[in-house]
Amino acid sequence: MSTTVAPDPTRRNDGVRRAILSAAIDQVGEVGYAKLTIERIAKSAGVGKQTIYRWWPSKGALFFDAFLDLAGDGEATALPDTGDLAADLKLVLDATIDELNNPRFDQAMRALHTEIVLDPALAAEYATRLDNPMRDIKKARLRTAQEAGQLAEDVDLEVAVDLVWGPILNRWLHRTAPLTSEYAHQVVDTALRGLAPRVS
Amino acid sequence: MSTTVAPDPTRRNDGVRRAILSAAIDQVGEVGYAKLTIERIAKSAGVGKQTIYRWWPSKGALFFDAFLDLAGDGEATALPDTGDLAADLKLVLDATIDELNNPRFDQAMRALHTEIVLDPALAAEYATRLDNPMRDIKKARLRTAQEAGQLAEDVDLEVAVDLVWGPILNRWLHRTAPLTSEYAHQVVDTALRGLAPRVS
Amino acid sequence: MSTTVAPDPTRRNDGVRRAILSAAIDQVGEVGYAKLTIERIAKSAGVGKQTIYRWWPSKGALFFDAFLDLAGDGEATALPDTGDLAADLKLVLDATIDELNNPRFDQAMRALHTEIVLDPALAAEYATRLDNPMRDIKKARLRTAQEAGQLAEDVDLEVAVDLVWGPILNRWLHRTAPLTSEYAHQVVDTALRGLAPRVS
Amino acid sequence: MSTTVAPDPTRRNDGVRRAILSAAIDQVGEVGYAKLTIERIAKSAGVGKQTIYRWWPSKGALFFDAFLDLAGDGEATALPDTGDLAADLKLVLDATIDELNNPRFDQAMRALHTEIVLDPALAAEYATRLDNPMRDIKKARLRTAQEAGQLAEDVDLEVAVDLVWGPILNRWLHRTAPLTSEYAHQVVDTALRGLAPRVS
DNA sequence: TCTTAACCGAGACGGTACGTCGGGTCTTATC
DNA sequence: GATAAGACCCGACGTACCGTCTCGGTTAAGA
Repeated sequence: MSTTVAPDPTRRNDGVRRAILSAAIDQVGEVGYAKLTIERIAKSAGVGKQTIYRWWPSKGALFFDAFLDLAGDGEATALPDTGDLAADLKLVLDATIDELNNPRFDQAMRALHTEIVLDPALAAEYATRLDNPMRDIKKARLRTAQEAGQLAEDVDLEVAVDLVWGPILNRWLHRTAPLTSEYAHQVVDTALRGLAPRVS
Repeated sequence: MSTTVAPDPTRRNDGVRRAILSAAIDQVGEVGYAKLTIERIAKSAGVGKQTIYRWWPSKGALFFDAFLDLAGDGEATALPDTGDLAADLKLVLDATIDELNNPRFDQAMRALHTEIVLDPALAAEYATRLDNPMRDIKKARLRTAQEAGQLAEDVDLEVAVDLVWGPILNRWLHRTAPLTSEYAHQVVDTALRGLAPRVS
Repeated sequence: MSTTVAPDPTRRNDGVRRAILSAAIDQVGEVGYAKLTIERIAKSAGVGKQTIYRWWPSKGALFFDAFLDLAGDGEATALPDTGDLAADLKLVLDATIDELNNPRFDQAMRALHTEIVLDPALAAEYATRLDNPMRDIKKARLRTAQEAGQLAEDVDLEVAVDLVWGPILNRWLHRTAPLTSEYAHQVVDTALRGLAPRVS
Repeated sequence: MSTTVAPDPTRRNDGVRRAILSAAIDQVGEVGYAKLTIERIAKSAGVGKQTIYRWWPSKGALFFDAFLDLAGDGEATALPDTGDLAADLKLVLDATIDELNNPRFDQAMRALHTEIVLDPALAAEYATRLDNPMRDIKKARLRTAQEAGQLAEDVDLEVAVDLVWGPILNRWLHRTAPLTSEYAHQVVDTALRGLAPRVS
């Protein structure tokens, strides 16, 4: 018999919720994820600690929500389609790179990845709510290209997506080298063309 | 000008050092990186906390050293070269996948990535001591292939490495899907051949 | 101007406060003042360390409060007055000696003296809250005696108090010799009569 | 079977011993007894910690020796004797008060008392080496006075000593009020004359 | 309209871990 | 073999946050 009852979502004060989420993002930008504490978020949001614990089970979960809020929870619906696959991919990657190079977004995104890498449950939710929808959109664009004969028929779209976006994400995560538009374009061209020489 | 003086490394007890490093790896495997504390490492290694703080500035730095110790700090010298690039790459990736699917190594590797993603200084050291040497080895193998006409002459080896290893690392980090040998082979084949259809 | 704000005393849990004070006295009796630590008091009281640090700035201040609590913070109001000064003083000193020979009280009292001897601020508070009230009570009894012609008119009561109680306290503090009723009676008789011979 | 052997006192380096003792007194004056540490004494004396632990079992014991060294270990042999007991006592007490009002000596003396009050073993040694010799000297002077008819024949000299010196020591320890020459003289006069009125 | 139940700010509380200080022991190199 | 230096294990320090818990106050149903 538990005395703790799930809070009634209908009574939730949405202004408070938004204040907490945005405070979380703000504070990550200011002190980084390692020094981000519930107490700091509460103080920055002008909120009692208990209000946070009432609605979120952990810092990771709260931050995850905050990130979804920031990222706009699946607002994009389709990738551009001009008929030129390479150009479209480069356009999309350039936009992604801009985002990743925005310090506020960069910090938040890194924090999210930290949580995801260590917590399989969060990783699953991340996949469901953000990654899979995005993958579907990407695959949709590739499928169109495939149908238009711009992609080999036997290419696995899952692998194709990884081939294009994987290198970008990795370079950003590991800071192997500056993440530039040139690099992205090279990745697209190389992926499309393949590493092996043309037979001629 | 700092008042804290670096301890004299010649007086360091190496048995103690090794006990700490291996305790760090052990405990990450047992409780995960989030619950890994200096106090726990100290107790598990049968060592005073101060002894840890004397030689490492942070949990991250200690764990980094522990990982280097585990990974053997650049012991590999070259990738296999049977003349068949695709087969050689698949062989190497299979070994990598085995390693990543080993729970002890998996946990340690994830912990390392967590630290690296958030700490640029550690990322730089990681690049210098582990990633760059490995990249050099990979590029060496690809260069041989290129000279043998198995790789297009105008392919940037840096990009080529990313194209092959990036997808593997990402799938592992994000647990997008199980990391299997089949997937790795697909990645190799697709990267070599390219996404675009052969002109014939 | 300090950034640390004093906690709100109205929110204080008095049960916790009493548990801490009595744990402090208990533990001094068990291990002595030198080995008395905040951590030990906290554990013995079933309390977090922070709760102690929230309300007391130091071990000395805490112990001082604990002693006040034990000593009853000025509960006595007057010395007995049977008209026979010597007898009354002997009665009072006998009671004091009993108290000082009670191990529990002895330990606590010694600890208090240790702090007072080294810390002028605590000494001042001790004077205000315990010593001065007691001196006033003692002086009141002596004044009555003086008015009744049992004390020389020109005797300074401050000095008179010191002459009677000083030797007792010193013998106890320094363990010069066992603190007995006989000694106390001798002190009273000698102080009243004086060292010099009667002129006859 | 113990591997630790008592050090050979004949090999002791006396310069080192004196450096340690004087460093102890110096540091008590600088930071007080509570913050006096073995490490601080060692550093201040330019000595290894082990050298201190080799010769003294505890901070208290070391400090005790240091104090003996400072106080001159029973150098005085007799109190002045001009034939006028009151005047002689006042002279001696004035000198004592000067000493107690000397900050360097005050700090050291307070530290010593702290140790003595809590540690019976040290109290016993203090009695044997410092207090009893001094008491003997005091009693010798009083005995002379007694033989000269300046002290009542039935006065216990032990009590007499306490009556004169007890109040002084207490006022100093507790800082009840400033320790002045006037006070000391009052004590002497009152002790000699007694509190009770002359019968006429 | 008036309870009344929940949210909310605030922050005390029992804990765990932090990073530091010093205790006392032991080892190494020097004299 | 005594010494200076300092690494080592250990225990306590005083602080920061954790997650839980009351405490008033306010706010929005429902009787």
